[in-house]
Amino acid sequence: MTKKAAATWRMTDALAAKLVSFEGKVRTRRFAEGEQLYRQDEINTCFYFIKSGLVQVSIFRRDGTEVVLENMGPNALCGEGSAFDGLPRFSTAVAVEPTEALEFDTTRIESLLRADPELALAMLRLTSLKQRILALRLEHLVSNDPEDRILELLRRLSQMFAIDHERGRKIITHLTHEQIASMTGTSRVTVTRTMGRLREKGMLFIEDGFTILANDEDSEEN
Amino acid sequence: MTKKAAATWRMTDALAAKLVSFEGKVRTRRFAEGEQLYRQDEINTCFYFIKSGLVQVSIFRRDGTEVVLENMGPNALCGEGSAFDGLPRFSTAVAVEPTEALEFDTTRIESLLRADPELALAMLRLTSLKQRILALRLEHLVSNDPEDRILELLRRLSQMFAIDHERGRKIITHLTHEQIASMTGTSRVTVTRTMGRLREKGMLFIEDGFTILANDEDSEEN
DNA sequence: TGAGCGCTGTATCGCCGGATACGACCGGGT
DNA sequence: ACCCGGTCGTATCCGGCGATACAGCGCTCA
Repeated sequence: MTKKAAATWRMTDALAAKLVSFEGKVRTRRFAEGEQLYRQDEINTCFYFIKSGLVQVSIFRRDGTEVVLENMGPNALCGEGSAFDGLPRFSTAVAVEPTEALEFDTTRIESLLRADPELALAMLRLTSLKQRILALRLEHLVSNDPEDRILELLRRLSQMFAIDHERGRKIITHLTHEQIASMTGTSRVTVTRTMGRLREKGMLFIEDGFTILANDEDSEEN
Repeated sequence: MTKKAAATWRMTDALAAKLVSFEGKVRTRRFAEGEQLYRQDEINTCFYFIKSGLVQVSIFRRDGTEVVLENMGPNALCGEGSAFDGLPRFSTAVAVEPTEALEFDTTRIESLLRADPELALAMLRLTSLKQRILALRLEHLVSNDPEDRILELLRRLSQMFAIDHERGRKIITHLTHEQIASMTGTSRVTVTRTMGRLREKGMLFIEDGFTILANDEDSEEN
C-alpha cells in the first residue's frame, strides 16, 4: 500500500495529441482519491487516457505482496491491455490523486478506428512503447543484482522525468525507498544499502531530497 | 546460446486468421537456420508473422548473458514493438529452424489499416496479449523465489502447449533445464533442484522426458 | 561396440539479500 | 513543547542461490 507518489510514466506529447483530440467524443470521468479505475480479475472493455491526476497500476500477487507496475500521470494510457484481449484484468488501477480521464470502450472503438485510421496507428505506437518498457524491466529483473534492478528504474525516470543538472540528471519524481523496493522486487533495506553504495561510487547524488543520477560517461546505455 | 527448442508462444487461430489473410499482399520471406530476422539496437520498421519454423527472441544483456524472451512458433508475431515506435530494437530474433514468415512494414501499413480496420483491431488484440504475458512474467520475476519463477513458465506452457493427461497436463514443449534457467533468470542447478522439489511435492511428474504439471486443485503452493 | 557429448542429478562452499530490530531525523498536528 | 507517524540509516543473523565440480545416463556417430 504505497502512498502518494509522482508519476513514473508518460508519453511524448505528439503521441498524446491524437488521444486528446477525442475529448468530447468519449466519456470524461473523474475519479476521487482512492477510487479504482478497474480491478484485477474483473473483465471489462474500457481503457483510460489520463488527463490529470495520478493513477497507480499494480499487481497483487497471490502471496499478498503488491508489485507496482507504474504510476501513470497525465498523458498516460492505462488499461488498454485487458480491454482489448477480453481476458480478466491482470492489474488494478487506483487513483492516488483526484484524476480526470477519458474513457474509451473497445466495443465502440471499432467505429472510431474506421473513421480515423490515425487512431489505430497512435494506439499501436503507444502499446509498442509499453511493450518496450516491460521488456526492459524484464531484462533487468532476471538479474538478481539489486544494483542492476534499481539502476534500470532510475535510468528510466531520468529519461522521462529529469532535468539537466551540473552533475547529471535531476530526477523530479520522488519515490521513497519503500516504493522503489516494490517496483524492483527488492527489500526496503536493500534499496537503502544499494543506493548508499551507488553514492559512494559517485554514480548518484542526493540534493534537497531529489536524486541526481550521474550521466554514465562510461557507457552507452539506451 | 541455447539450442533448438520448441515454441513457447503462440496465438489463437482466430486471431491469426486476420494476419494470414495478408499472404500474397505482403512479402514472404524465408530464413535459414541461424539467420537473424532482426538484431538488437538496429532500427527498422519491419515485423513478422511466422508461418512455419521457430524463432528465438532474446535480449543480450550488457554483461553478456542472454535472456530468452520467447520461442516464437507458427502463428506468432514478432518484432512489432520496435517496428512501431521507431526506436532501436530491444531484442534479437534468430531463426532456430528454417522459417517462413510474412514481412509487414509499418511505413506501408497505414494504407493497409485504412483499407481494413479489422487489421488494426487484430493487431491491438495481439499486442495486448503480449503485454499481458510480459506483465505476468514480470509479476513472477520480482519474486526471488525460483519455484515461483519456474512455475509461472510451466503454467504458461501448460496453458498453451499441453494436452490433458490423467495426472495433469502434459507439456509438449520440451525445454532443457538450461533453457528454463535462461528464461527464468536462475541457474541451471537451481532449476534442477527446484523441479526436484516440485516432483517430491507431487506438483510435477516426468514421463518419457515430458513434463506433466499437476492441476492445481491442491491450490496451496510454495 | 565404444568414444564423446549433452543433459540431469548432487555435493560443497562462499556470498549476499531478506527478515528483523532499533535508532536518528523530519515534519505535522494537538 | 511534546508526541507520533513516516522515512532513512545500520547492525545482526540466517537461509538459500550461484559457482564450481563431478558422477551417472542416454544419445549419436564413427
